[in-house]
Amino acid sequence: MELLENFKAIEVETPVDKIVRQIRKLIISGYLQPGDKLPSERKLSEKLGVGRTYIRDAIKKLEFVGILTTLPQSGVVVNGVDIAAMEGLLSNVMKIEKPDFFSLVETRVMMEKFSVRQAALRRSEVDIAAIQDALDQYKARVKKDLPAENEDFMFHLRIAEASQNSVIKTMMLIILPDIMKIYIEQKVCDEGRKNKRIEEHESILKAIIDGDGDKAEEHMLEHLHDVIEYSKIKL
Amino acid sequence: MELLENFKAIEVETPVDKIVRQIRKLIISGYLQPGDKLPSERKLSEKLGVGRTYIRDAIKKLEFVGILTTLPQSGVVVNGVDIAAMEGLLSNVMKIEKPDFFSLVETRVMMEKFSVRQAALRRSEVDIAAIQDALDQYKARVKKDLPAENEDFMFHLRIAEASQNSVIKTMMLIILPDIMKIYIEQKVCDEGRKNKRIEEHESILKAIIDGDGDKAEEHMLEHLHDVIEYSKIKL
DNA sequence: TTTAGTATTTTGGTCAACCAGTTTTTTGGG
DNA sequence: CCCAAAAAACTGGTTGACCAAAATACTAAA
Repeated sequence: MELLENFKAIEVETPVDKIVRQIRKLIISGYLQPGDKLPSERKLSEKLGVGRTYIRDAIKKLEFVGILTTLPQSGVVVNGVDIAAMEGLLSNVMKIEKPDFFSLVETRVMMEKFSVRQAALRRSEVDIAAIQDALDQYKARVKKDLPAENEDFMFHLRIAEASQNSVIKTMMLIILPDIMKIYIEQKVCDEGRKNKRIEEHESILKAIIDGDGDKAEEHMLEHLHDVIEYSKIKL
Repeated sequence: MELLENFKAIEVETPVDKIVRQIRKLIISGYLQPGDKLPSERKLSEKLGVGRTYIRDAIKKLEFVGILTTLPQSGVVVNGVDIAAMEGLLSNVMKIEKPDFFSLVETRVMMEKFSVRQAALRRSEVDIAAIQDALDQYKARVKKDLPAENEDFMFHLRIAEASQNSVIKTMMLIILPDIMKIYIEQKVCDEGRKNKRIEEHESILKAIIDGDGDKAEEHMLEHLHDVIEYSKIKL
């Protein structure tokens, strides 16, 4: 054992990270709502007593993970947690080798199976209400014949939340937008099956409420059946 | 349907993204090896005919995903794909809510089960050789009583590669370092069980070579047993 | 009073110069 | 010839000034 082994790496929080933390705090606390504009870079730099470069770097970091979006010559806005916000995060992380659609779907199925089973076993009343709410919004959009990808997305995300596994939730958040994007581009979803999809969502929710993990997984697989088949064709 | 609906968003590749792509190309092509130093920011900016700011931004992006590391006043080096390179990526992405260890392990078990089963069914001869190689390096380190976390990490990563699912591989790449970090800090791995771990690794590899998905999954669960138990205690 | 046009201010984007460490080269004493 | 110390060159870090586009305030005509 060398002497050097006794020294631990000193945690240095860079100025940028401090700023990142402050901005996040403002968002989490609700002081900054989705859609709000951040104060200008100059104002922030003056207020926080640091150079504008640090502010810009902090914004870039938050933009990279999808929390902020900068509009040139206009301002920086706070994103909501929806498809647009997270789109491409996986692509960013996976720049080296672009994900193929089959891998994407295969991974999704694995996660959804796990996620819905745990949700059935662990869900709280609040979770159920949140899923129900997402389902209602989805149904409302479909009835009006409006695009409902975002609402569909939220339904599955709420289930992941109900699984009480924060990592699974984050991974779903990363992977789902990339899949949805392909759905929309290639029109995988058959227009005529909208009502069938609603029924499937309802079956899944019912199984979760009943606490029936097996049933929940079964219904989820049924729900994902079309996508699985489609990904096999593309392969 | 409004008129505006007919217009698609125009894909604009920013100067920064172009530079990112070029640097990645140099790394993928093998011209830049792990450990190599990048040309200086000034040289790059001159060569590519863009301002140094763009170069710096591109480097920051690649640094964020763990491909590069900048040494202040010295240079920028290319990272290898190992723990140090990827450490904290998940933490970066998940800044909003820090992952708890239990979720981390639970997710890992789900992915490893899937990964090892697919590896057993889909592995090529090259994959087997790569896994065998990783195992040999692991054994060599253990025999010399050196820390072998990195080699352990590579063994599991090679299995994920053999599953032929690029998304799973990336997710393992994201999640494993965060788990390993906790292992090392808290000394989860019992020193005395090193030989047992080698045997387990060997069993897993054998099942993969035999193409026996059930056996492979079984051995993997056995291998992860200690960690699962530990994460329950911490809970 | 409304509104179209204009001037001003504010915004993020970009650049070039300078700073403080690191690395390499040069140098001079042994 | 060797090698330590000084000097030069080079590195990423930081700053402030300037740019063009966007947002705002203002003005004058209808």
